[in-house]
Amino acid sequence: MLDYRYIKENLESVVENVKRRKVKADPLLVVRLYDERNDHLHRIEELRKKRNENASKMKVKLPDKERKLLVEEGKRLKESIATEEEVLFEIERKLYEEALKIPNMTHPEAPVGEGEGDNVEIKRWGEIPSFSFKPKDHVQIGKELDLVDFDTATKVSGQKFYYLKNEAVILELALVRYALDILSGEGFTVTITPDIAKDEIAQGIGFNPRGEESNIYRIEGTDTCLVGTAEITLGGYYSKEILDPSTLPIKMAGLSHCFRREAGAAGQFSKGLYRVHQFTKVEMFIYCHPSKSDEMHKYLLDIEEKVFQGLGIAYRIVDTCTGELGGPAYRKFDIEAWMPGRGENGDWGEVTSASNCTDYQARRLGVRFKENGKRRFVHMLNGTAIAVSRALLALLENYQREDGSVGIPEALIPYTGFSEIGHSRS
RNA sequence: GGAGAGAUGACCGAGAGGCCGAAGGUGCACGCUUGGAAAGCGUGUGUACUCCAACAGGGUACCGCGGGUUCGAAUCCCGCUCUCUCCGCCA
Repeated sequence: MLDYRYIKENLESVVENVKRRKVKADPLLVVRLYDERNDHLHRIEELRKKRNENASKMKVKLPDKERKLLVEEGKRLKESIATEEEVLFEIERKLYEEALKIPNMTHPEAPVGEGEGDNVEIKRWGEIPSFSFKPKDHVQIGKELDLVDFDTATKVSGQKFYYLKNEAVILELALVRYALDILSGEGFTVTITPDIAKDEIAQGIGFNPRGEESNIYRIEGTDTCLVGTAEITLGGYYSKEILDPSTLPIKMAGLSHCFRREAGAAGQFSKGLYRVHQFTKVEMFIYCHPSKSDEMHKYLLDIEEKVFQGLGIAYRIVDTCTGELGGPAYRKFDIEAWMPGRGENGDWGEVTSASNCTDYQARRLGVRFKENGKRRFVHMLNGTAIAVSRALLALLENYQREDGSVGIPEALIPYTGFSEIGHSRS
């Protein structure tokens, strides 16, 4: 969330930003509630001051009559404090609720725009493969090679679930190892995180577990939810802590399952493994000094490129436009890999995303560091190292061969132990 | 899951309704002392919000968290969380 005072002092640019990001939020209302809250708070503080003064007069022995008067006065003060406090709590609740709706500010270089079409492609890498035959999509490949079983998963778990089978299982593990090794090499602390997190942490990261259109599965009878990404558990790692600035940047990687409700998401462009309720992902997370977050953002993107270059899959990088940015992001770069089976003749499909969330998450989660005696919020960034289901999809579609087999990129063979997936399986 | 013990400032540790934002110690900072260091001595040392021109001064809140009792709560009552020990159960 943004700082209340920041909103008040920069109202014009906050309003403009909300408009650009196509978010339903009302900064004016927030400022009004903030002022109202402060007025009430002052009034209450005055009353408390009187109460404290009144009480200290009774520290000494007093004649009964005098004491009785003071007690009466104290009772009166107590009552007015209680009524004022009730009003205050209601205002604060509303203020918080409204403030949560206000998105992060936006990087001055982020493209301004409404929708996907306004995202700006800033780089392309690799050759889009050309096939001497009509390439299949991964659903068909997965079925023919007995690698992915959607039908049984639908019976057992519901729509948009899948069983990985045979080489696809090894491939998932290989992709995970491949990514983790790269990250270890980059000095990241690798972790396997819990797949469940408290609602308050998820909310601090910017997910709303309770909203009607929430993408998050909540766990009945608890204040917890299934994580939609390890960003939640990695971002929560240092919540409410004051970090030693000499430890920054802190670079962490987390392997977790990701659970998403994806209500209403359907259709040609989200079929198969592209949009599922559960997948495995290695996520990168960085806590850094505010002056370093732009640099760290580029760094995350570099690693993501390295991962996909190693896999030999053509991709492009997209600078996400204002209308498409999620609430916490100050700026976001996506990598879209070429997916030959997507749409009629192949298409780009998002495989990673790297966001600089500046202090937006840190403020709610209370992640700070001390500098010159002052406490400041760190900047927090996250990026996908490998989202297995989509990487797997891209791999199957890009490395398919005319005879129906699928090749394995050089970089993965040490992890898979096989160099192709064919029809014959012993 | 059951039983018991506990949760106080950077840390250790007093506290038992008003004199407690909190003794004492350690640590840390500054100063004195010293040829230099150690020791010793002195002073200072939480956070958030807020008033104010103010890094001067004031106010409010904070003794795990949330409620309650009271004119007044770190201190009493209730609920919760966490930690430790023992038992149970397991991968």
